Amino acid sequence: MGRHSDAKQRILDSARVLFHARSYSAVGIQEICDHAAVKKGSFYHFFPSKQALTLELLDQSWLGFEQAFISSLLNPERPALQRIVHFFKLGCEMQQRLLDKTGCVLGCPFGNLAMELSTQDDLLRAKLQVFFQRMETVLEKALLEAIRTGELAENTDTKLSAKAMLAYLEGLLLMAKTGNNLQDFTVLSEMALKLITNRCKD
Amino acid sequence: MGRHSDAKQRILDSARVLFHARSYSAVGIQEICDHAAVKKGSFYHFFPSKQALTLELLDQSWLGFEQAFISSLLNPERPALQRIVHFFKLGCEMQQRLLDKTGCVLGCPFGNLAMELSTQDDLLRAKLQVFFQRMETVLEKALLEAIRTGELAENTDTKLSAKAMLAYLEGLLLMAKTGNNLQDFTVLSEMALKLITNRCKD
DNA sequence: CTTGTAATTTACCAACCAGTCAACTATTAT
DNA sequence: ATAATAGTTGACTGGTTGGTAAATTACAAG
Repeated sequence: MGRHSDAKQRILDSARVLFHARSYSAVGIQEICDHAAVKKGSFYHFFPSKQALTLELLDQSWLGFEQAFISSLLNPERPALQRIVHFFKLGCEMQQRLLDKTGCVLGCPFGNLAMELSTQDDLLRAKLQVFFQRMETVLEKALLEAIRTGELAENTDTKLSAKAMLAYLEGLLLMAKTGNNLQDFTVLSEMALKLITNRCKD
Repeated sequence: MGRHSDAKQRILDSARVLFHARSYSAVGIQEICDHAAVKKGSFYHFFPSKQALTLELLDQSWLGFEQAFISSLLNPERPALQRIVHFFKLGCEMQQRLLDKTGCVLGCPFGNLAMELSTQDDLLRAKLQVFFQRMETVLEKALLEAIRTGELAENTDTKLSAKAMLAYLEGLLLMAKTGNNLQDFTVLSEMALKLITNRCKD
């Protein structure tokens, strides 16, 4: 019943792009609506608040991220460790595409929001933390498979190594964003595997 | 001539604390003034804009950071590599202190602003980039001394290793902030030295 | 003690903020 | 055809944003 429309999706898409390019607080609902060619009244027809929009936005973004990045990280055609390097490379290419389009290194859409909002909105913080945990789990899966194939020692601390590599990736993205420059990103990202650690005393 | 006052410093201190606890855009000038017990008119007597305040704030913060952290990183009493580990530990202790005081892991005051503002204010971005470069230089100095003392191989790529370790530190701080939790920080930070790399083919 | 100067105070601005509401329109299922 | 539903619209709220202007106060040097 009633009419149907893609306005809600347009709002979500606009918010994703604008939040990524600038920040959560720097982008107002009016601007999102303008970008989506939607009146503010419609926004509040679909979302009760900016926070609610962002929660939904994040779920969608994660799905897109899963499709674009995680699939390749679990793709069994490549050796597991090489897949992790490839995953970093995919991230670099994505940043390059955004740099070409916008003139700015935009960094990680999750990391950006996590940094900005963690101390200000506990719901959004918790959601972003879950995404990072999922990401760690996926990285750990690759490490576990690397153990199975003999690429890695049995006593590799997969959880810790995954955590370290994710933190390193987020840090690299922050540095690239701050320098508005991707030059070192590739070579630095190839060093991520160095963070793989063994249990107990290394 | 004229009267003297510490209002300017109070404004700087308040802004530093509030920006660190929340974010640049989330903290208004009115709130800074209230926190500093100063009227807004006075604010604009001392600073032409929020950006100008922040530029000055950052210079002061860097001096404080230098005094609290960098000195120990160049202190020749300890072996150079151990100093880097100690530097990470100092950072962790500082985060713990702020967590006790505020209930939140606040992360790096420079990294937070860099993440939020890099795509929005090129002046502030450039300033923060310079701080990161200085930080890399200091880390590199420690690495160079480690080479001199034989702790590290001659062909260590000190620049690249310093970059990697700084990115890793910033990433760790982001993850701790997102989890509002410092539990893994210590053990993860001890892995920073793993990022030390040799030139050419590693 | 006066004069120049720096600091303070108050009132103010237009623009924007997130969010509300009721009226209206288009569509779809019956 | 009609009634229920879903989407659209524009006007509106109270509060806040960064920033301005002018008058006033306090002080320090001559």
